[in-house]
Amino acid sequence: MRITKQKKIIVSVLSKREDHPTATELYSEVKEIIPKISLGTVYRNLDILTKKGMIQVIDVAGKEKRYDPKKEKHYHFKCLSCGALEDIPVAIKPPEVDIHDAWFDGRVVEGFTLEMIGLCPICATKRGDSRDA
Amino acid sequence: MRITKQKKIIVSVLSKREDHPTATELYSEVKEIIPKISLGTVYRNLDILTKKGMIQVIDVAGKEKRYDPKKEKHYHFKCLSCGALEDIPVAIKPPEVDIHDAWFDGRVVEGFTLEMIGLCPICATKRGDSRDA
DNA sequence: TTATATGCAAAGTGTTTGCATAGCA
DNA sequence: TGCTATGCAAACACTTTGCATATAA
Repeated sequence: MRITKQKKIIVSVLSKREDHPTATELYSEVKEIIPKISLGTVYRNLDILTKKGMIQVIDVAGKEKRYDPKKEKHYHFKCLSCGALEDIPVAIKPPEVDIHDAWFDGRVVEGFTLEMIGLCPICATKRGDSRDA
Repeated sequence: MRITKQKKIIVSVLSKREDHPTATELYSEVKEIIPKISLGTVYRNLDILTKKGMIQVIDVAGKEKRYDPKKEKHYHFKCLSCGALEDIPVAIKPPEVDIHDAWFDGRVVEGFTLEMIGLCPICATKRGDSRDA
């Protein structure tokens, strides 16, 4: 992997954010620094950086992917109303399942994908009646 | 909601399946019964039926949506190699989290999305070396 | 009868890719 | 120097939508 100006700026922009931007959001911001950068390059680099373990993708069901500068595993809270995705800073005890149950024979269990859903503070105060899911 | 021939056939075809077909797969099968049906109608009806709670959508991250004739909540096992999605017939103890933690103040917690991931029996016997994620 | 649902095709959205050129190592 | 990465635009996969017509109630 070549360390290009594009990669450096993408990582730097992503790392400075507290939230989890989409490729397009990142693109807009990076474009202010490298005006000629293309969306394709952003996607390509995001993909490479993810595979190298330098960032994480959050594959939000039914929505655009979002990117996370953190390398450590952690869970997210997704707002059903506005789609915001936040890191959960509280400990979660993972689900328990008896993988020795006969049904699992022949299967390789790698783990779980887990996401907490609800309403973020902003949408919750709007009484949650604007929720679209 | 009008009970049209299209809706009846879609539900009937979906209910007869053991797996979780995509809209396109359902479309091909329904087309054998109603040759002139359009993909748009299939998508529209799948959406309506889901909102009515008559079927469920499984919003697979990064992949096409899949549909499930079951109405009850249950979890799925997703194969990282071939993408197959199966119902897990084994009890899973949901994750535990202290929603009284200060971080949750102002948020409305509705629950979790949870998916078990790994390799299905077929891909596991291929030694898992074809896995693409 | 009449408003909702359909078929068709076009448009949308998010993401990937082919290719000639630019630029890192 | 040589090969990977870039910019650009076209292609993609999946899903949604506008519109005139058909049809359930």
